[in-house]
Amino acid sequence: MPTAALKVPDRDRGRGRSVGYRPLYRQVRDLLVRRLADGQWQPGKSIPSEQQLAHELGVSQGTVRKALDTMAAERLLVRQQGRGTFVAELTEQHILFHFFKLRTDDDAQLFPASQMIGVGLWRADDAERERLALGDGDEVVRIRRLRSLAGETVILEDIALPGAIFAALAGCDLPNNLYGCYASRFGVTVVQVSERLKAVALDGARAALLKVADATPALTIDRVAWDLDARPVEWRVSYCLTERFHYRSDVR
Amino acid sequence: MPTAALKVPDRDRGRGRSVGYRPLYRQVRDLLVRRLADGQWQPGKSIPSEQQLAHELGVSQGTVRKALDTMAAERLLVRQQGRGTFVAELTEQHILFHFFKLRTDDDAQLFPASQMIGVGLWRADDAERERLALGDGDEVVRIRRLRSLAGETVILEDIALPGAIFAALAGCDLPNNLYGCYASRFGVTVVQVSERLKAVALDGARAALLKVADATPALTIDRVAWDLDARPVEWRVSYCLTERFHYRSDVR
DNA sequence: AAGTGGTCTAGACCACCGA
DNA sequence: CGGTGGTCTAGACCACTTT
Repeated sequence: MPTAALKVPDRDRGRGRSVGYRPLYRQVRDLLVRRLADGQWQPGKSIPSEQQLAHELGVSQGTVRKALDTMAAERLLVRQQGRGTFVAELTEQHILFHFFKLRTDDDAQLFPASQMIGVGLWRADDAERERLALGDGDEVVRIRRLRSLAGETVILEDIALPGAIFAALAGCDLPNNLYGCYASRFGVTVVQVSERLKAVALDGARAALLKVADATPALTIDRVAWDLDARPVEWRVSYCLTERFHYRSDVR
Repeated sequence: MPTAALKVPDRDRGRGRSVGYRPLYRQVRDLLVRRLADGQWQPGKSIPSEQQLAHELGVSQGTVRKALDTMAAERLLVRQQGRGTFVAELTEQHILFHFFKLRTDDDAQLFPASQMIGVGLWRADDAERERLALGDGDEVVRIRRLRSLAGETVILEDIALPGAIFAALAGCDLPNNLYGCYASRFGVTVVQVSERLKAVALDGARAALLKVADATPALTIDRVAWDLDARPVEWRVSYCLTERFHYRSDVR
């Protein structure tokens, strides 16, 4: 039997003090998130049952349940009645529904196709260092690609990744689903993104790549993505033509 | 003592059948949502304690707790340890944080000021009937206003409301916080909005109202809002200048 | 001190899945 | 059928707010 990481005298569990008080289920949750971040539990695989975890950690099943429920709410886990609890996967389907918000104007959600323009390893510029929390002289992998929806080329993407993690990407073919690739090849799970949207007039170079007139209006999506350890792992700026597509945002 | 709405033979509560099975806490939640929608519980006011509700409804406190927790997650209620449970309010603060997503480029969230251009009651056009689920010949209240952030006029808004509910709005002064007004004067609580964003070139008339050049790029936010009963209660299109502001979207 | 919501436990039973 | 997660209960104790 594994060591019982949480088997501590009852009254010490919550530290007994008001400041820094962390409920037991929270401690359990944090411990289990560690297992995800460390790769002890692989995406798509099932994790031990509530009973097993409760016994292993020396807490009640109800406490484990609450920890697992919060993780399911954070979409780190997927629970299936009768089957078990599974580590969430960043499949194309998942990405499509949660991170890719462009739809056709009749509300269809389509898989975007990608056409690579370039990829390489470079010294990070000021903006990249700021967005990715890098230091002086650090390198980034830069990716530029075009994406199309319903056969129409409507997105130009400039992506920057920390070289320290992703340098190996610079010299190889890249899949359409980058987040799935980050997870499977680098153990980096994107769990949160923050986007800033603006309307701009396309400059000549970008308009040419998208084969539209200079100064055509475009929607820019400036996105930073963070992983399980809250590290910024990707900075991406997308230039989108929204004549026949829109960015969907549902609140609540 | 009020009639015990849920005091039914134990085995009938879940209907006993697999199809249409609704957990007890779900039934409690739906019953309590009814009280909100009917105005029995007013925004900002406290509701009875878990113990009281459990006794009144003939279920355990744990079941009431789960119902209240889900409602808090839906942001219909606000729970405060030691104080009680309160009906959520659509205060300016609340709106600002949850429905108004424009920020300055240094990430400050500012209260927008509003300047009314016009308001009136009209027969709904095709687009309005479709967005607001109205019938032939139904009327709408149309509102047009300019809004400014940090002293700069950057938003032009066209709003349409079902006349059947909001006709009284047509002849009076309108507050800056419309959603709060819908709640306090019409008992309409907006709980969900869906937005479609596009980048467009402003037409001459709208550019003139915003005092910018013809064909200036603008971010359009096409929003439909629904109330507690899932009725569409507002259609709003905002034209935003995003030179010094952006639309913020955080996922997860 | 009294009352509220928050945590934790233990146990029973239900719905669902797969073998 | 056994095992999983999901619901429901009852009771104890904790943290927080108000009186």
